[in-house]
Amino acid sequence: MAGFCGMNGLKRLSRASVLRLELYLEVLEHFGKEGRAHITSADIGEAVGITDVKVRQDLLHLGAAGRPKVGYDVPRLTGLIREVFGVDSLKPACLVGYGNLGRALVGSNIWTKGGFKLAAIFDGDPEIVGTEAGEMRVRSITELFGVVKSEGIQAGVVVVPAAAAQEVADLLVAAGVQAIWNFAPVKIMTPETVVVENQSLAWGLITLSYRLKSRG
Amino acid sequence: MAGFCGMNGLKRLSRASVLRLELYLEVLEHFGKEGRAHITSADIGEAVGITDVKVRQDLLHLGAAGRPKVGYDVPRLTGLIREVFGVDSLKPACLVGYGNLGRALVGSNIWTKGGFKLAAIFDGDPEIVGTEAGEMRVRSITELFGVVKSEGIQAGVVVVPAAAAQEVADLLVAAGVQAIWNFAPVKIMTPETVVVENQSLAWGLITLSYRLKSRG
DNA sequence: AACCAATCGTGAAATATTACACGAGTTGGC
DNA sequence: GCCAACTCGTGTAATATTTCACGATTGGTT
Repeated sequence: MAGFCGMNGLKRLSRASVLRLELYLEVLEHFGKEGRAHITSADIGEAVGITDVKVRQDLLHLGAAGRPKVGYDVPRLTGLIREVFGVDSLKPACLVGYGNLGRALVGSNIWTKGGFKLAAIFDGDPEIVGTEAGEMRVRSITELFGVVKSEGIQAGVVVVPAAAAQEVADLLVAAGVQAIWNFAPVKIMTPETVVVENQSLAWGLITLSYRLKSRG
Repeated sequence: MAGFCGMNGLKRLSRASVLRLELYLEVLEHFGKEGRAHITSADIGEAVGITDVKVRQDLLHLGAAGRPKVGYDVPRLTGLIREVFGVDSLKPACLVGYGNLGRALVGSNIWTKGGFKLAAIFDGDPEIVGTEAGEMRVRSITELFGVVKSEGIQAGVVVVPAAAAQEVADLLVAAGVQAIWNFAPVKIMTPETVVVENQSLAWGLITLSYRLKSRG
């Protein structure tokens, strides 16, 4: 009764659920690397600081099935969560703005973790255009429209100064991008169909300050 | 009944509340820069995508008072939220690991936003030690213990490879740090009294992938 | 001065989330 | 083969969050 795993008719997950699932995924990948074949809900719960019941409920909503006395199959569960997040297929993405943060992102392993493949890097500064960036070359922002269209790039990461963010976003949208990860500290306007995820590095630090002030 | 504003005995805010308050703060600072003296709950709500009622309730818990027909006083409310987060006083912090991400953080404006003052930068690589970093010099990690102690540094930002994270955290804790912002993708062990905030750049990207997959 | 429109403050209802309790199924040992 | 221990699945209760509805207060206008 608990659901045919194949069907994709999952309920929409709450934001809190998504956040927890991301933590679970990290724990699972860690245990997976260590070669553990099974993991219990209590193990996961302890690792992320919540109760085993909540873990089981979260996993149940996903249609995951654990075996009593054994726990959940690590590779299977990992795969399931990755599928829910859609990070099992690597969608082409591009990054705009090759400053320090851009460099950090390019050199990190977030792309495969997040279900994307970095396909192009753009910058507006002529001194930076042409630079080697990992295994690719930084292209001029004037090429953006054409490259995004021809390569079928689905997502754009905006790592430019606030003043340029809206312009870059417009360009990305015009070229057909479906999702934008915005690091600029401004609200960018886009059509409803485009998914925008804003990111501010300051949030983590503010949270830290708050928790430090009220110890707990 | 609803509380003497002066007293600081605020209820503990939920994680969701804190996240929302951080958004409000950003909106307020934006409006403040534009010179707006007042702002309504509906304005804030629209900017962050929630209802005006929820905004008012959040602000009420903080003890903020708005005036009917006018709204909330922008500088006053900004100050109040900053006070709640404890970002009004700048606490000394240090950063460990001067790679690309470290450089991005050093060059950003998150420090004052987050209520800290970057007081020292450390790295273990002899080639990096001594480098100019903004207005300071990158110090050797061997100096960490002494500098943290003598400068009374309260928080440490860990931007080193996973393998070195625990060691760095231990060093920071031993030197008396009260809070750690950890970018390394490992769970670090610390005494209960130390606040640890984990940050993974991948989370935003995974969330984007999820939202892209299930459009909404 | 009196009215109107806008906006806040807040109690109550609806909804969602989380914690608890316990039955059911599975493994491993004797 | 049977028993005991462990862990999942899930109905129920408790709690928290969000929405709704409405009265109260203020500022402008005639």
